[in-house]
Amino acid sequence: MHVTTEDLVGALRREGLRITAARRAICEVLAQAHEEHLTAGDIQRRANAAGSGTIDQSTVYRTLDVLEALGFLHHVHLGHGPGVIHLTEERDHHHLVCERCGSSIDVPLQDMQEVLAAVADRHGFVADSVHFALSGRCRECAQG
Amino acid sequence: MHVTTEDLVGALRREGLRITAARRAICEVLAQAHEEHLTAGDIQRRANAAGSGTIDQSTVYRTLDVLEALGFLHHVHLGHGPGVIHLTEERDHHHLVCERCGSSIDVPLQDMQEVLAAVADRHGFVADSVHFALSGRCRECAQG
DNA sequence: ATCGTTGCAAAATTTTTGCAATTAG
DNA sequence: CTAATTGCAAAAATTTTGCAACGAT
Repeated sequence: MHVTTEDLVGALRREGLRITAARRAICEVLAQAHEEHLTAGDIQRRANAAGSGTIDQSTVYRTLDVLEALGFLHHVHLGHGPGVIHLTEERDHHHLVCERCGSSIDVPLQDMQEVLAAVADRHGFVADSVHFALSGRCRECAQG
Repeated sequence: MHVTTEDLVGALRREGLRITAARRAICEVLAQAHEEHLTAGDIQRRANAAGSGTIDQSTVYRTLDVLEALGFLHHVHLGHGPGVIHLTEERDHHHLVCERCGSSIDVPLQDMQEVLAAVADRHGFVADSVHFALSGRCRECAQG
């Protein structure tokens, strides 16, 4: 099941944080984003389009910071340009971004973990984060 | 053997590009950097410290662009903050950056390629780039 | 003598911060 | 009430761009 607005809002409440209209609107956008790769700007635009509000970018960033600290999301850099926000789902994933056509492939973290175990063995490094994408060539572009 | 100033300057010349004092100074800094992770700002500072010049940041970025296009270097994002420049060496490497202590481990690309072949098999994705680091926990921090 | 290149200044882009006013609890 | 939160405006941080002057070939 996906993370819902109430999951997020509830978590904020449980932390003793205040539930403001801005925070609720941002949580709603996030809950509805599912697999989308939203930037902070996207989130701001959607939150403001939904409500009547004039939620500021700084409020968006601050709210995202809180939710990231609580482990509900992380931001990923898929390439140049703004970072994108990702809800932490049960089946989290890594991103493979094609440096030629820009397409991005989601790889279940499990797959990567498996694959990266070899690195861990050699270097004791646990690649537990999805903060950065892996860049390279997708199937189509690799043939060109 | 390492890339030398003359390798870089020679390549520029061969491309019909002009060899200016700024470009030569930047090439010298790069050639001397070896394994260091220099930012554009570092490069500018060193180039200016070496010569008498007032090489502008824009000149640094433009020169780096040229050298990157020629395949002599690439820029890598190890985390937040400025990208770092890497000369393309024979034995290129990936970076594993610890998201806790910030240390970064160089992994021979060969090792990674081997490891990433599994991903390629599954997704047809060729991770031929070292543009982004892999983030996670280093041996010490993984134990904490 | 060209025209590629530079330095300067300014813009663009993304994210962060200080602060007074607002508001949830 | 009162401390957390917001919106605003400005700064910070990194990279890019327009343009007139300069200089490598």
